[in-house]
Amino acid sequence: MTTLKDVARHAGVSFSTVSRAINHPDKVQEATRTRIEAAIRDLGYQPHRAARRLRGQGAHAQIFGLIIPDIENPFYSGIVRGVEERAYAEGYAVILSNTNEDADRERFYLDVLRQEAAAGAILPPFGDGSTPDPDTLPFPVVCFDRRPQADVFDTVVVDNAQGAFEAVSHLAGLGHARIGMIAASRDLTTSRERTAGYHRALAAHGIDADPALVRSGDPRPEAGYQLALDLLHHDPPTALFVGNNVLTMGVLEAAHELGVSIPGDLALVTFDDPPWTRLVTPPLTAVRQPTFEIGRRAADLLLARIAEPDRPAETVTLQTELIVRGSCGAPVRA
Amino acid sequence: MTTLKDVARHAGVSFSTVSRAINHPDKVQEATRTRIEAAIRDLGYQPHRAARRLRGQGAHAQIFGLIIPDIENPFYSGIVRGVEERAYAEGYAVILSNTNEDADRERFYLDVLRQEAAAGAILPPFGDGSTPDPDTLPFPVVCFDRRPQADVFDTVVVDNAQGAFEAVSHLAGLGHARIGMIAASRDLTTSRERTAGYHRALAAHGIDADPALVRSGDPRPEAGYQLALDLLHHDPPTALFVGNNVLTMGVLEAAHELGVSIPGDLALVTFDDPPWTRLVTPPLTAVRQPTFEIGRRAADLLLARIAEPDRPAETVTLQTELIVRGSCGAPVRA
DNA sequence: GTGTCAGATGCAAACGTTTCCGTACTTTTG
DNA sequence: CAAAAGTACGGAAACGTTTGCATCTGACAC
Repeated sequence: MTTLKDVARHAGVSFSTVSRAINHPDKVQEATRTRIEAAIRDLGYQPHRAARRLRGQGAHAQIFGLIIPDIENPFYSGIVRGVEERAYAEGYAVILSNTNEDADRERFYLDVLRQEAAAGAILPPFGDGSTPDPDTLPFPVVCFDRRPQADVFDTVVVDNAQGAFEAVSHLAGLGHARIGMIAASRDLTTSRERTAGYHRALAAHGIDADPALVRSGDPRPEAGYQLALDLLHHDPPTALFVGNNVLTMGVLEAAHELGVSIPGDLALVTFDDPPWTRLVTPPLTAVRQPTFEIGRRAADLLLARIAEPDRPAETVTLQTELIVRGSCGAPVRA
Repeated sequence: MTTLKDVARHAGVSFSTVSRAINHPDKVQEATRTRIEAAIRDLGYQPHRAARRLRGQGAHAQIFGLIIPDIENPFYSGIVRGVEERAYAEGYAVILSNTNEDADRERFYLDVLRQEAAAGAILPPFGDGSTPDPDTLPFPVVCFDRRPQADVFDTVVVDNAQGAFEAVSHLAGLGHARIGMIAASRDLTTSRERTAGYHRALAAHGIDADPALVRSGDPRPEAGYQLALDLLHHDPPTALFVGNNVLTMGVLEAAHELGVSIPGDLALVTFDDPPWTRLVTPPLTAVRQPTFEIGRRAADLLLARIAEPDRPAETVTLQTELIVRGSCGAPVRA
């Protein structure tokens, strides 16, 4: 390990001058500084972060914590990339945590982040909008995807209700009157908002909501499969809005198994637009969330708060985009 | 911040005794220890990692670095989960880096890992098998996916040649004689091995290799699309082996666009088995890599090396699995 | 020529740990 | 019962940094 002292000896100054040359370049003479800089290069000196952090009370590591439920869900992996991209541009590294929605794991990772003196964390609140207590956290936190209960957090969300509204309106506009929905668990804020958008769209088109056409369950493919089997088995809807990409995987399997043809027997629109929606037959009409942008903006908010800790909490709401492909049965423009 | 001293005061002992109680529990009397443990709980004390690291020369952070080219590629996200799972079980956190194969980014992340005193890193060598110089790295490195040039690294790979051999043999066994291949760039060790397996299988079935049926390019969907257009346009093969899931996305698009029916006009087998292979029509016959297991084993190797730095370098070779679905035109057992 | 002041640099304390060393006390042994 | 050996604990140094303060140098004004 080469330390400040080595550099100092090599440059013929005291080690505090070297420290100053690094941290307050204007406080040290031009000539001395260049000499020191040369020495630093020669010796390949790199400051010891642990020591630096130990001394400077408030000093934090150039690290963001990013806590996500499932790295294999394309929605989240897009976000990871957005966060990572922005963080890298500012010299930050990202500690990634995969929690499977497990509170213990989240606690573990928050502890690690605290101990490593991370600069901040980016995480989705739990399903019901609950979050770690902001007072016990030694760093700022930015929420995304789900809306936190407390309004003290910077937050990035998409306009779920509007996205769902557009999707279902599109189906209604194609003449469907029996439009079903398969939603994720009702206690996820996102799911609630999407369901609300669904109902609002039905109402806007003068369609009476039929509770028998709405199913909800855990966001796992198996749940989507079961719910779809159940829904399609008896007196099925003619159109279906599915609340996220994971459920859709199961729904497609169920439709295939039941010999339900899409869009002939069932028009389909899904929330989320993972890469494979274009590959299936027919390609899926989807409500695209700007995943990369969500991640990027979350990192932006975190950087802004680090720079200015007392700024008021900000909520960024991004818009979704309805991408019409074949599965809804609409004519697709060429 | 509650420090050792706070705990010491609270428990009525000196702070060195508290330190001992934590690090060498056997060196301190039962009674004292329980008193100290109570104090630790009461005050919610957590050791300051930076300070700890500063003192103990060789002490490293409970952190793994995981460097991957593309988090959105399901192959890699499976690996992330495997590494993360194992790391968590041992109390390690994971710093994730998305490099897009960019050497600068890799350097940046390796610097961060060094500065944060990471316990080790897990990374794929560059395409040609080159790696960071092991002598300059202050921690152990485990390679995966691609085979490193130097044989000093612990490594986890799959038997690419065998996987490709089985895939192509399967096609040959179905009676195909004109079997094409779309491979990733020739300078990736994985691509070379898969291509070798392809040729070995042709030879084993007495089929003359036709260079016109083999194309290679960057592992991006667009490349797969272009290569497939090119290959299928004139005098196409009757069967096709695609070297990875990213290329396959483009190939499917090209086939669709050209009106080539699968498996009728073209039998298809792909390397990699991302979640969507079951969703497309027909579902894809695929050479499954055990991604989660690759990650888990890589973490295993790293843990083993941390525990025993001088053990000889080990290479773990995992087997692939040919999963027969509809796209190869074989009868699928029910 | 002396006194004042600013700028450049060195010295030393402090950050929270771990660990070596010494001391006081307890137990064993002859 | 005294000496030796062992045990439990406290004191202090050290890890590599940052930073407040002291010191030194030289320039400038009187």
